[in-house]
Amino acid sequence: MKTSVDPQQILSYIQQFQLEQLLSPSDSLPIQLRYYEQDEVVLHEGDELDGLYFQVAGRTKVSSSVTTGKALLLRFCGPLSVFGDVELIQKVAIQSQVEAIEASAFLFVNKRAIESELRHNIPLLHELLRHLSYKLLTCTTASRINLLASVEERFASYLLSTRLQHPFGKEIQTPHIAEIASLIGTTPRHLNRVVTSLSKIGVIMKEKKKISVQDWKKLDAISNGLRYE
Amino acid sequence: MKTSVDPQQILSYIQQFQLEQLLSPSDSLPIQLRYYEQDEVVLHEGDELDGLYFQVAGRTKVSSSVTTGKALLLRFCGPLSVFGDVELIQKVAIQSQVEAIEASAFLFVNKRAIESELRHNIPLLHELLRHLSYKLLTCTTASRINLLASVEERFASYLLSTRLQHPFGKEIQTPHIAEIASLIGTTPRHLNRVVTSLSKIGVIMKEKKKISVQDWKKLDAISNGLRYE
DNA sequence: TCCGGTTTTGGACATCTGTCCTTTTTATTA
DNA sequence: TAATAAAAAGGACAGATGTCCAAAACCGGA
Repeated sequence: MKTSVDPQQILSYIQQFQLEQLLSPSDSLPIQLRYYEQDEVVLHEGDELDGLYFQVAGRTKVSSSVTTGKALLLRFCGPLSVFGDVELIQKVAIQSQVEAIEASAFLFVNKRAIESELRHNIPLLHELLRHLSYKLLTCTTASRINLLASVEERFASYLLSTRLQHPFGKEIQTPHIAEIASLIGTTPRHLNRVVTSLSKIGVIMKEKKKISVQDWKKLDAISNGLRYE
Repeated sequence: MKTSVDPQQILSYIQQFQLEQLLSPSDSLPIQLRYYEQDEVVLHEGDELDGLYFQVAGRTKVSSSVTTGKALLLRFCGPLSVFGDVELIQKVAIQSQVEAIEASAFLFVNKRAIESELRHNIPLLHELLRHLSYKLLTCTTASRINLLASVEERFASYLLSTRLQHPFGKEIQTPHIAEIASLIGTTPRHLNRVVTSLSKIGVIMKEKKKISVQDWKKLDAISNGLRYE
């Protein structure tokens, strides 16, 4: 992770996302720019939160793990997303791991400053309400569907969610089959079965360490509309 | 549903939950008291929201349905809970059904008034943030666990969640086995199997239309700590 | 009390998914 | 290149869960 306080850069991002009303750098509201490389972890589950993060570039993956060590994919995020809001308000340890899946940038405000800001900054309060309610909306949907969706549907959804990073049916860099498996809440063994079966019907193709989608349309049908984003 | 605007009553509830800072009745902030009987539906999924509800008495059940017609239990709520927040902020139709499972009372503020209030009422904004982030926290947890929990665990959790209404191992008024089944995301057939098996090991007892819990401790062990509240 | 409709119960079977391992393939290093 | 370690593939089986359906129990009204 690299940080910067270059006012030029920061202002540019603030303007790009029209955050002028809620985040104007000042002595009492120090704003930092944080850069993370691909695969770098932004927030570690269980750590104490240091402040609020506004994702302004890149793409991130949010997951949550359980005692057994398994992790469950919660969502993919792009700009503009907010991280740390729940932890900040509920004063609890970081609940979900946030990981950059491509080089990403965040506007960062430390905890003390943001808490003080929340006492009077109404536009900021509104923005947090919007993000929180959006997350709750999608989490509720996911929760509901997860309980009813088969592994096949969840895998199809996973592939569809990663499509943006791999335009034009470009092969997906498979991060250890085992990792995908735990992300969608199943075992490598069973995911393997699903991969095989989807290959047989020509929806995907697997070669060596790659999986390429042959038929996005069918995949979409299989997913039944479930999306992780 | 019955409504009342008795200032006495309203003030009494406001004081009881220390809402003086965020809800003081006035011409611009009309507050209504709404009473619902047991089993009455407070919010219908899909309807347009009319305002914000603060539950001040009773007990409610929140569920969400899917296209197939199945419903999934999201949570049980008691005072002080807020309903309509997500819909108000995201400007979407009602997402989850809210049903009174015992006689319940709510402080109600209509949409127009609450929207105007949100433009300047900071304590109210803070309160909503607290409720939303709490809901997101528990929804995330539930989502995670649901994906890993068996029907048996989910059923045990359901029974534990209903315990409060039925102190001392009093029998639980079974609302159609089919309803419980859909609430915990399974089929009546399978729930039936689980009921039979839990009966065999003496954790519960079923007679006619009732199910009575014989051994809360074992039930708790079976649930693995998962709670719908 | 009897009847028709609803609910509950449960049999039979198929499918999904997990567990445990072994084999095969791939990657790494001497 | 060969040896070895790591990852993927997959066989075999068991348990969980869904589907379909029929039998039994229950319930309200004539």
